[in-house]
Amino acid sequence: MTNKQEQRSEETKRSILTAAGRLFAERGYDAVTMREIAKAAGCSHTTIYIYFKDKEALLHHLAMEPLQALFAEMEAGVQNHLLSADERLLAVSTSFIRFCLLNRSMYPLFFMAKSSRVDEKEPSLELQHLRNQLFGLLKDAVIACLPPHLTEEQSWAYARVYFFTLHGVIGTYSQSDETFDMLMERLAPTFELALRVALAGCKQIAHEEAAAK
Amino acid sequence: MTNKQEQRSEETKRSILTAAGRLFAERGYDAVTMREIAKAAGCSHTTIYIYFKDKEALLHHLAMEPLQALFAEMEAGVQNHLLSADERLLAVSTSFIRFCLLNRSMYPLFFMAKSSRVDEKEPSLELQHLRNQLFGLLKDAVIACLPPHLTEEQSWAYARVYFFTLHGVIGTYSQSDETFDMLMERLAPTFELALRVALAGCKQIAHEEAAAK
Amino acid sequence: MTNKQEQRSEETKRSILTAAGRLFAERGYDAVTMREIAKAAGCSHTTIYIYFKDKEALLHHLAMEPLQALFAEMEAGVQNHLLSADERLLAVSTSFIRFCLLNRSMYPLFFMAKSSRVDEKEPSLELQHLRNQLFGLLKDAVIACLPPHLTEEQSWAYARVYFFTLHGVIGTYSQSDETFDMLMERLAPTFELALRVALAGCKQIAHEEAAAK
Amino acid sequence: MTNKQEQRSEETKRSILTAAGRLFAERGYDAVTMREIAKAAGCSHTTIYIYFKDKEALLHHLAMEPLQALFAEMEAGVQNHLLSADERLLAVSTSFIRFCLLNRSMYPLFFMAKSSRVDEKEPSLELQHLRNQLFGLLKDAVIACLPPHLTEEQSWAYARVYFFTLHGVIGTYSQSDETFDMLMERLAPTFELALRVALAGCKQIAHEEAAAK
DNA sequence: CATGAATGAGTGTTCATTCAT
DNA sequence: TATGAATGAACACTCATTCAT
Repeated sequence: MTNKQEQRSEETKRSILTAAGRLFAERGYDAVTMREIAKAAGCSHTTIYIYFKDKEALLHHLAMEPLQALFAEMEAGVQNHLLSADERLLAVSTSFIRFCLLNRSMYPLFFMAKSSRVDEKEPSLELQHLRNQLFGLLKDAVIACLPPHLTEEQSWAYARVYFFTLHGVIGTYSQSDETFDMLMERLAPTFELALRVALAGCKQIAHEEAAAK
Repeated sequence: MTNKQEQRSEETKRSILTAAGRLFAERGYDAVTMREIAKAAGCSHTTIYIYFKDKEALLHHLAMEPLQALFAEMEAGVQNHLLSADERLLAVSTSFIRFCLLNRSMYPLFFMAKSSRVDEKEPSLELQHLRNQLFGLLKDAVIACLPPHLTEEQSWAYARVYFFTLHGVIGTYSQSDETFDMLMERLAPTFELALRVALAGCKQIAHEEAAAK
Repeated sequence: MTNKQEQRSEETKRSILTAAGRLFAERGYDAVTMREIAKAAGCSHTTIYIYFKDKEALLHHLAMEPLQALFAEMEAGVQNHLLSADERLLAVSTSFIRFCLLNRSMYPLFFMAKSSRVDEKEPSLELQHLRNQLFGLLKDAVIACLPPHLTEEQSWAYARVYFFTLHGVIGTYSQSDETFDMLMERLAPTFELALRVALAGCKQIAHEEAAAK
Repeated sequence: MTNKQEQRSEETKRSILTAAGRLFAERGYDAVTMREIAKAAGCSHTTIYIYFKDKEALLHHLAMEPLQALFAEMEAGVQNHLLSADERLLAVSTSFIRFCLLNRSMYPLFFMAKSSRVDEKEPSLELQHLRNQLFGLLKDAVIACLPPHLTEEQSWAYARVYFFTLHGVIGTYSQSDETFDMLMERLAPTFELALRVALAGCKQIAHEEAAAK
C-alpha cells in the first residue's frame, strides 16, 4: 500500500518536473506560471508545493539533473580513446552546444547566473561546482589538441578563447523563437564551421607563439 | 527663471535615465519596476511618465544613444585606410567589445532583445535597424580579411562565426561584478588572443575550403 | 465535503454578481471598480478573477441572463393568439417596461452600451444580437396593429416612434430611488396611458398617411 | 491696463469653457481629461484651476449656461402667439430635442442626475429648479393642445406621457457616435413623426376619456 | 496671471502562495 | 496525498490636483 502510494507520488513529482522543464525551456522561467505547469502536469497547482518549496526550488531541481547528465555525456566523450584529440574536442563541444540550445531558456541559469547571490546558500554552490568541473573538462579537451608544454596561464587563455566561441554560439541563438530542430537544421554547418575555426585558430596561434619563443 | 526650471527638469530626466540604466543593467529590463526606478531616481513613479511615454520608451531612449555612438566609432574605424584589413577588423572588434563591456548590463537589451513584437512600431525598428547596420559593418570588415570571391553564403557564415567570438567574450563577462577597468586589465590580452584566434581560424579554414574547391 | 466547498464557491460567485449588479446599477459600469465590487461582495478583488475573466465578462454575465428571460417572456406574449394585436402589443410592452424598471440600473447596460468596440469579440455580439431580436419582436408587434401594406421604411419609423415611448418611460424612472413596487403603484396607470397614447397616435397618423396617399 | 488683463482673463475662461463644452459633448464628462481641455483651450492645465475649483465645477458651470439659453428659447417659443397651440408645442419640442442632442453627453447631467446627492449643495438646487421650470413650460404647452377642463392629475399624466416621447427620442440617440448633423439628417423626419404621434395620441385618448365621462 | 514640474491615489489585472478541507 | 478557494503584493499606467516659480 505504502509502496503504491510512494509510486504514485513519485509519478506526480516526475510529471511536474517534466512539464516544468518543457515549459521553462519553451518560454523561459519568468514567463511560465505555476498554474500552467500544474495543468501540463495534470495536477493542481497546489500539489506542486507539496513537492517543491517554491517556484525557484523547482527551477533549481530542474537545473541540476540535466546538467549532471550533460557532464556525464561530456565525460564519456572525452574518454573515448578511439577518437583523436581533435575529434574528441569536437564531440564534446557539439554535446555542449546541443545541450545548451535544447535547454536554451535555462542556459543563463546554468552558466551565467551571478555566482553569489546573498539569498542562495547551498544550491548555487553545487551548481557552481558542476560548472567548474564542466569547464575543466572542456579545457583539458582543448589543451589536448594544442602543442604540449603550454604554461598554465596559456592553457587557461586558450581554453577561455575556445569557450568564447561556444558561449557565443549559444548566446546568439538562446533567445531565438525557432525550435531546436529548426535551429539545428539551419545552422548545424555554421556551428561546425565555428568549432573548426576556433580550433584551427587556437592551433595556429599556439604554434606561432611556440615558434616565437 | 525659466532657466532654473529647465535645469531642474533636465536633472530629473537625467537622474531617471541614470537610475534606469543602472537598474536595467543590474537586474534586467523585465525585473525592474517603474517604482523602483523612480525611487532610485528620487522622484515619484508618475514623474517618469512625464518624460517617457512608457517603460519601453525609457529603455529605447537608454539604448539608442550609446548604440549610435558605437556605430559612429566603428564606422570611423572601418574607414581608416591607414590600417590593413586585419588591423581594421581588430580595431573595430575591440571597439565593439569595449563598448559592450562598458554597457554590460544593457548588452542583452542591445543585441538580444526579441527583435519582433507585433505591437511594437517604430522604436524597436530603429534599434533593429541599427543592429543590422552594425552587424553588416562587422561582416564587411571580416570579409575584407578573407580570400576574395567567397559566395554570399560563405561570407555570412564566416561573419557569424567571427561574431560568435565577440558575443562569447561579452556574454562571458557581462554578468561579472568587476569594473570595466578591472576586467580590461585582467583580460585585455585574452580578448586580443581571442580576436587573433578567430581571425586566424577563419583565414585558414577559408583557404582550405578554397583550395579544396 | 466537495459539496460544501462547491456551495461556498457558488455563494461567493453569487455575492459577487449581486454586489456588481447593485453597484453597476447604482453608479454605472465605468465608475465602479473591481475593488469596490470585491469589498461589497466580502471577498478579495482577486477572487473576482477566479469566477470572471475580467470586468467586462462580469458585466456580460450580469446582463445576458435576465435579458434572455425577458426575451422568452416577450416571445411568449407575442405568440399568444388568444389576444388581439393591440392587446399583444400592450402585453409585450408591459413586460418590457416591467423588466427594465426591475433591472433599472442595468438598463443602460442592456440597451445603451456602445454596441461596437473593436476589441470585443463574442460577448458583445451576443448581447447586440439579443437586443436586435428583442427590437425586432417589438417592431412586429407594432406593425401588426397598424394598417397593412406599410413600406419597410414606414414600418421601421413607427416601430422606432413606439419604442421612443418605452425608452422614455424607462429612462425617466431609471434613476429613481423608489422601489419597483412603489413605482408601479404610483405610475402603472400613467404607463398604461403612455402605451395607449403611443398606439393610438401611431394608428391615427398611419391612417392619415395612408389616406393622403 | 487692468482692463486689458481682465479682458485677456475673460478670453481664457471663455476658451476653457468652449473647449470643455465641446469635448464633454463629444466624448462624455468622464472620458475627457483636464489636460485635453487645456490643450484644446490653448492653455496649461493648471490654468483651469484658476478659474474653476475642479473638474466638476467646470461641468456645472458648463451645464447651467446652455440650459438657461434653452429655457429662454423655449419660453419664447411658447409665447409666440402667431402660432397655434399645436405648432407651439411642436416648436418647443423640437427646440428641446435639438438642444439635448447637441449636448448629448450632458443630457444625463441635465435631466437624469439624482436630484439629491449628499455632497452637492446649491449647484444641484439651481439645476433642479431650472429643470422644473422647463418641465412646467412643456406641460403647459401640452395642455394647451388638449381639451380644456382636465383635472390637475390628468394634466400631469398627459404631460408626462408626452415627455416620455421626448425623453425616449433623446435617450435612444444620446450614446450614438454620429454627429448631431448626421443624426438630424437621418432622423429628423422620424423625430417629427414621433412628435406628431405623441400629440395625436394624447388628443385622441383625452377626447375619448372626456367623452366617456 | 500663468505654467511646468511633480505627485498620491487609484485603475484593471496577474501571480506565487496559503488555507481549509 | 491532493485540491479548490482565496488572497496580498505587485505590475504598468492614468489622472485630477498642487506647488514653486
